[in-house]
Amino acid sequence: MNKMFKENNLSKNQQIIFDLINKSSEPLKAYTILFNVQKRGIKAPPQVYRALDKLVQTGKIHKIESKNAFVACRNTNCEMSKATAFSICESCEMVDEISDAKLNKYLSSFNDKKGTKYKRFNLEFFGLCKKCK
Amino acid sequence: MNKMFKENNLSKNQQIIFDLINKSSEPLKAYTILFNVQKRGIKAPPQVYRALDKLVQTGKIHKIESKNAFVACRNTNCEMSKATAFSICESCEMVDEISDAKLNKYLSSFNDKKGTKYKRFNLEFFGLCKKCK
DNA sequence: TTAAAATTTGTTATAATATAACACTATGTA
DNA sequence: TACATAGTGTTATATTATAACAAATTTTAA
Repeated sequence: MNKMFKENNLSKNQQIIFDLINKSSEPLKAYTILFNVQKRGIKAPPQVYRALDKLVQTGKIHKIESKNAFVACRNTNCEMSKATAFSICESCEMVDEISDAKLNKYLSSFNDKKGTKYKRFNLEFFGLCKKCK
Repeated sequence: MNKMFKENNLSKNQQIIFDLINKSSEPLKAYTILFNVQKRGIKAPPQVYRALDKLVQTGKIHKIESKNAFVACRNTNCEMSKATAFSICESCEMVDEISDAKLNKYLSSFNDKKGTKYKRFNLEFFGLCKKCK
């Protein structure tokens, strides 16, 4: 394929898996993904995990650590996931990515008492979403 | 045992496992814990996970979600883990609990754009600790 | 104090999540 | 071209976590 017209840099498996996550309204787990892409030729866990790793690295998706599940990035096309924040409903399991410039700025410039600056953070808020409240 | 003189409310297995985590300088994983307490009679994973669950619920320990590992709470004896923040070294894997009143207040009162308030959060910062820098 | 309720324990089996290792193919770059 | 880098396919296995059930212990409160 001519490089000039390449619209993105995802490989075949990465694209299949990204599409699935991107059209999902909820976080997807690795083995749910595997089950759903088997018809497209992806047969084994390492294929899924490798694509997930790459997509996380490049900021296309994020891992919700408390759920071992993955969501598509809804922010400005982050090139890297250096600053992530999520709203997680404890009842229906819904997850929303929070993009709040002030919060982001506050945390990105946070120094702990030892003066350490960090290069990355992940924040997960838990509560009840509107529907469940 | 006379209730009046009970110093805490941990059961036998909970105490064994808390002691191990509490004296550790690094986060411990469930199966590392299991291995280390087998000499004390705890033989199977469910015994470990049940104690861990209870200790997390009561705020005696915290789970580092990005590492599937557990650390003792170093804050004011939190009764519940509603607001947790950690500093994680990406090189040596060291984890420190951050207790910063301002940060805590800022996040505890955070409202997202939909006006949702949360009842709990967990924040993990990643970088290099002093030693590794 | 005693019976019911709630919690904790012990146990076996198994589910769910994730990676190692190796051979091979495709793509990008000099 | 030919070399390096990234991606694929595959089998096997490691790691993390829970289900389910029976029994013992502790707490509660009548």
